[in-house]
Amino acid sequence: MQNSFTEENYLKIIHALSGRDGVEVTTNALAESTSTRAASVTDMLRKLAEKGLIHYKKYQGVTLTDSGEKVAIKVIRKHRLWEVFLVEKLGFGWDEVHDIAEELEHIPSEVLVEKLDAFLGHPKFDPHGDPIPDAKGNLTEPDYLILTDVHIGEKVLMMGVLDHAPSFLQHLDRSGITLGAVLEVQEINEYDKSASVRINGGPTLFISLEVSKNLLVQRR
Amino acid sequence: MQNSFTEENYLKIIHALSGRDGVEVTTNALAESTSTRAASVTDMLRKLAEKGLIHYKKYQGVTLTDSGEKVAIKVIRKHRLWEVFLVEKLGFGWDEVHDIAEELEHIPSEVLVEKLDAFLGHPKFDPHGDPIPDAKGNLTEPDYLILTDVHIGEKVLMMGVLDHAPSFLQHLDRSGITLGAVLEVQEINEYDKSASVRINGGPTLFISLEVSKNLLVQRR
DNA sequence: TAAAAAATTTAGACTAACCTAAAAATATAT
DNA sequence: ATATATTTTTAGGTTAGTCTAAATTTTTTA
Repeated sequence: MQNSFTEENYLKIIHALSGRDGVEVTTNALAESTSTRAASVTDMLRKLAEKGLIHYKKYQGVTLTDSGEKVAIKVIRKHRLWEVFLVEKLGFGWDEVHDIAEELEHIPSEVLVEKLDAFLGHPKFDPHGDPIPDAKGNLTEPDYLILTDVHIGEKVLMMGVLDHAPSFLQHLDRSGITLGAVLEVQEINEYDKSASVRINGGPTLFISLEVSKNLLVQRR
Repeated sequence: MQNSFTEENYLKIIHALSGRDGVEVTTNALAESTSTRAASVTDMLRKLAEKGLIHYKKYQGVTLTDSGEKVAIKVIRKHRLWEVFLVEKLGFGWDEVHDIAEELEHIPSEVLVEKLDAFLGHPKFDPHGDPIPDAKGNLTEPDYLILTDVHIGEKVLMMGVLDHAPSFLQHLDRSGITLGAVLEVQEINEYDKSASVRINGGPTLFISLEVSKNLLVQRR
């Protein structure tokens, strides 16, 4: 049986909200994320539970079943592959691709996804540094640090972002912070936790805590 | 205002069925093409007429308004560009792309279409030889001949197909008849109008009337 | 040209996905 | 631990796009 556009979105969002530890997702959180009302979420949860895609006990929140997880990961795979296509092949900025990929991710053809994957050279990460699940549905989250966890004097590699908002990504563009950039934390302001960070051995930038909290990095 | 997936499909089909002379399309023809019942078509026609996308008088069939034509041509442009992408970039066969393009054609981003067009090198024809409307919405149907109109002894270029069914396209593949092939009509059987056709100066093939009627060709 | 046939529309109903308002269950705080 | 607040579900309703059956209009045919 085929899942609808809307069902796929719910599964994808439940996956995102339940995190790697598979914690229960609340009705209100889903209402927020889907921009619908809690009552509508309840309706959909009943339906997804009937289809065996989620574990759902009234008032107790939901988690994905194995079969729901499979569907969610397929959607995520498609989303991230299309984002690579849009950035690498069509020349979109990383701040422009989310909404379009949100549509493309629901195009239902297995062979399309696999041919796209091959065309793109089997990329492992999307333009925001998020890992792309493989064709078998394996998704391994690399354990990056958040820039706030980096000590003064350390040099780290910029590997991804937590916030995907265009405004945030554009801010990074203006700062010259791209994936793969080398960030050297030079100073951390005790008062507001803002940091001085040297980018690629070049200019030094002041980075607010708000920004630091959304940068995923890796020790070299 | 945004047109729905379904509305776009109706407009595209009305465009196709009303031909280049803009003849009225009947309710039953639309029911057939959309795989719905006539009553459902009537409902949709009322809606499209209210939106100013079609000219509709009860019992009199429909034609597209200028604004409906614009929408239809945009959808056709997207459909054909995506088909080029699927064949040229992803390596699909021309018999495999129709259904996938049917989904992709409804992805709603102007800039996506224009970037895709540029990426593909502004192609003028899709993998079946159908002309691709330009960004301004100009669609010029080249006036090809049908192979049945070609006289014995003439050499023509294979330029397109009328039937897009996978089974027909696969039959052409097996016969070595591809876009751009040179077809030389050697004989026409009086009885059943089947023809002997030499392909690219090589092997000679027997082609049934059913096939001839669906081959678009051009004198050299 | 009137009767029969075919095409089209109307009437009334269904499903998916949403809504609001009210009821019920759970969580929080005094 | 009970009252209050919050969260979630239920009840009943809406819209888009579909359906069947019946009514109406147009076309065909005798």
